[in-house]
Amino acid sequence: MKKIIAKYRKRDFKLTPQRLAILKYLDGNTSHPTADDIFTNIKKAYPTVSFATVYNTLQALKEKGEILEVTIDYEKRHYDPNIAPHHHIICTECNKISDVFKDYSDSLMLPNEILKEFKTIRNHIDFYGICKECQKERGD
Amino acid sequence: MKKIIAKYRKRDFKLTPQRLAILKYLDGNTSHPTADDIFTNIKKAYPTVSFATVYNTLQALKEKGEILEVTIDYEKRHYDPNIAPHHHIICTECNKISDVFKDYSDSLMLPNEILKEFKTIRNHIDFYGICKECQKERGD
DNA sequence: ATCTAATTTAGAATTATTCTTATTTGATAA
DNA sequence: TTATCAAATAAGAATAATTCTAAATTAGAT
Ligand SMILES: [Mn+2]
Ligand SMILES: [Mn+2]
Ligand SMILES: [Zn+2]
Ligand SMILES: [Zn+2]
Repeated sequence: MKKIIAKYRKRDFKLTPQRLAILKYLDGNTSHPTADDIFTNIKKAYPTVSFATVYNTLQALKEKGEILEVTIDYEKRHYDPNIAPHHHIICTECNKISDVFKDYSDSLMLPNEILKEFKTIRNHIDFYGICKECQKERGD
Repeated sequence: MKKIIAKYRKRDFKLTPQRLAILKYLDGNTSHPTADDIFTNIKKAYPTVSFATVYNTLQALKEKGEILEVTIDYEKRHYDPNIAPHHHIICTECNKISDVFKDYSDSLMLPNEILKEFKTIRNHIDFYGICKECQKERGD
């Protein structure tokens, strides 16, 4: 908490109670929440908080490079406070998104026709699978 | 064209002129168009076509497994008539999406903690880079 | 304590997608 | 060929996520 405050004080980022609640909720969060998830959570402590604040804050954090948008769900945007490069595995039954920490870059040589056309920057893998809970429910 | 008609006649898929226009537009299309792209295009030949028809047709084709949704752009959904497994590379400047035909599955061994939790089904890689045209524009 | 630019808020606006319903039509079979 | 009818179309309303607006509040600097 103190650490979070110190970190953002330096960075032209005014710390309001609402923002602190968002930062606290995101800190170490591996659930890949949506704006609505965040809104619902901080509403408990700040019942008058508005959606605009959540979106504004996410926007600001994104611009500062403190969070990333996860492009997996075309219904809602998900946010990831873990900005270290990593991949995801999504359960096709319950849509849970889990982190995959492994760098595959060395194995991902692109075909020549692509190398001719693109200067590559990075890669992100979406694995799809069925999580343990959903396997149980299906009786696999 | 004849091929398309024959293919869908068999499959409980009524062939209307609008649908044929959509199918024709999608056939072999590697541009990963949005519903709006498709709408704009077929409007030329069918000025009274409605958005609902485009969405209905895409929905039907998706359910038949004839097209895939590309989960890359969180503003609009993109559609891909190429249902063969393949990956994508996206230009971070102009957002062009190109196909990458190469199977990396053998290299993509998941970490053990994930293997314990998930039964894996498939993988999809999003590469990010800068396309030739955009490199030129930036003077790289 | 004062000041000010940044932030918050409520609600309106926007945009992609889905839904509704009356009308039309493709495909089948008489 | 024509009648039939389930399925498809079209226009526009509804929905839902996100963005915008503008007035009021406030964090942090002086
Ligand atoms: Mn993650
Ligand atoms: Mn493709
Ligand atoms: Zn699951
Ligand atoms: Zn480009």
